[in-house]
Amino acid sequence: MVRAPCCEKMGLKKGPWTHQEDRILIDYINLHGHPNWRALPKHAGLLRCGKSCRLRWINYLRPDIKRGNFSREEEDTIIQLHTAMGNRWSLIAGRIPGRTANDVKNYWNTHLRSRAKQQKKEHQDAKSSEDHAMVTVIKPQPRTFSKTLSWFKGDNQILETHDDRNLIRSSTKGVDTNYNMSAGVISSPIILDDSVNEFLKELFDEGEKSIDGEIGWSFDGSQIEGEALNVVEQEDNENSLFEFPTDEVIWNLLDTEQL
DNA sequence: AAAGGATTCAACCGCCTTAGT
DNA sequence: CACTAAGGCGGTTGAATCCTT
Repeated sequence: MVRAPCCEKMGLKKGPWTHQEDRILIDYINLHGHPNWRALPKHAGLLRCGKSCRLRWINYLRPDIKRGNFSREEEDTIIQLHTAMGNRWSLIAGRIPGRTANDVKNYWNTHLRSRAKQQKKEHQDAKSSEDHAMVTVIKPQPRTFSKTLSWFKGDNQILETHDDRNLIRSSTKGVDTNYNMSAGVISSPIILDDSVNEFLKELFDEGEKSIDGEIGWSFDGSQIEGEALNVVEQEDNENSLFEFPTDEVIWNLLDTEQL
């Protein structure tokens, strides 16, 4: 079944917003808030779809939006967070007051991507000149597990861990499950970059482990609490397979560290 | 001054998730 | 549990602007 379009496009305006439209949207939201984006344009008298109004408000009209160039601090924050999280722009933007996900994404694509790449290369060069001994690293690959495995069944089933370093916890579709990531069991050992850990530690307080959806991090130097497990879950009808997207996070960290 | 290539960023698109029924 | 509506997100586009020749 083909899903109906999110809004009726016929007769609705697209393209750049005029000052008058902005004014109407701002006034309406200041007066009524935005409990229902889809109904908003009709009530406000705008010939726009709800999504367009939402985007305009979130990315441009909100009073707390910061304009102007990104500071060096903001740049560094973006680069560090991107190293840890990948293209999770809304999460990254959430840690940078006044910046929107769209801003961060655009800024990354136009300014930071190349800089991050260059920094990474410099880091790698410095590292390789320090270390004469060759270290072979077997990169962790995504693993596929069947939900029919005994350890996956049931609520709040927690695996014994051989090594707390390698415990990853996530909540998947209401099932709070810990996945043992010990080297011999599921995946390669997680090696955390201390600088990344320290940096993230400052950005996420304890309470945030349970907010932002189920997204959270642990910084006791021994655990990653994975938001990522929910990201790439793949299911098929018969086998209910899924992959461990945590490997992506781990891989990013390993890659940064260039062991 | 003009042409055209490069860059920027607002806006759109389509997919995914969540909440409600 | 299935279905639908709505919100939210990341990827992409294209017009406007800037820069170089």
